[in-house]
Amino acid sequence: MSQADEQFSAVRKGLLEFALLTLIAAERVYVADIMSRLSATPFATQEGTLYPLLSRLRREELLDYEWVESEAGPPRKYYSLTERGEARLTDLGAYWRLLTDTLSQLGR
Amino acid sequence: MSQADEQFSAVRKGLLEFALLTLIAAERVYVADIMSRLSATPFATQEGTLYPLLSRLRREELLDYEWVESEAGPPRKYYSLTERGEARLTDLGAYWRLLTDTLSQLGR
DNA sequence: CCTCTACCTTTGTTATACAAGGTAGCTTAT
DNA sequence: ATAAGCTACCTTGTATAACAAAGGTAGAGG
Repeated sequence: MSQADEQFSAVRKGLLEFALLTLIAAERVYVADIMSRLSATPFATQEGTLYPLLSRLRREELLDYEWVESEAGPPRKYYSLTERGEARLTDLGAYWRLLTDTLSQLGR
Repeated sequence: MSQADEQFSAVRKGLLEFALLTLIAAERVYVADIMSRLSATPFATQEGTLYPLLSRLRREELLDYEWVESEAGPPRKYYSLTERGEARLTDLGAYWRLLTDTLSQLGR
C-alpha cells in the first residue's frame, strides 16, 4: 500500500474530509477511534492531520462534539454531525457520483 | 456548478490526471479537443493547467504524441497512451474502486 | 503585416499532509 | 503525598503539489 499511496496520493487528497464525515455519521467516535478505524484503509492518517481538519469542520459547523467521561483517563471529545454536516455529506455523495459518471463517459 | 466547484475542489483535485488518461485512452485528441471535451464536466480546466500536466505525464512516459498536419493552421500534437499509460490507467481504476469500497464500509 | 491557431512557460496562491513538539488530566505505585 | 506514566487534547512549522492566471513563441493564411 505504501508504494501505491505515494503514486496515488493526489487522488486520495481531499477525500479525507469525505471519509471522516462518513465515519462520524455512522458511529460516535473520538480521535483515537478515528485513527484506529482509518488505519487499515487508504485514508490512514496522523493526529497532526486530523486535528486541524476537525477544527476546520467545526468552524464550518459541520461537526459538533460533546465531552464524555472515560472510565479511566482524561475525558474524551466525541464527535457527531450537525444538520449542515449531514447535508454536506449528502452533497459530497452526489458529487462523487457525478465524478464517477463523468469518468465513465469520458471513456467512450 | 460554480459554487459546488468551489466547495468540492479538494475532491476534484488530483483527479484531472485520471480524467485525462481516460479521455486519451478513448480518443485521439489534441489540446483544444481536450479543453472542449472537459468543458462541460467538473474537470473543466485551463491551458495553463493542462500543458504542465501533459508534460509531466510525458516525462513519466505515460503519454506519447505525434504531430499531425492540419488542413488550416499550424500542425497539432495528438496524444495517445503508452503501455505504461494504459497500466497506470488500470491501476487508477482499481484504486478508485478501493476508495469507493472503503467509503461505503466506513458508512456502517 | 495582421490575425488566428496552436504550441508552451512562468509565477503566485492555496491546501494538504506530515512530523515534531507542547499542555494537562487521571491512575498507579512507591 | 507525590512522582511517574499513560491517555488525550491541540499547535506549529515545513514540504509538496495542484491549480489558475498571465504572458510568450511561432507558423499559416488572408
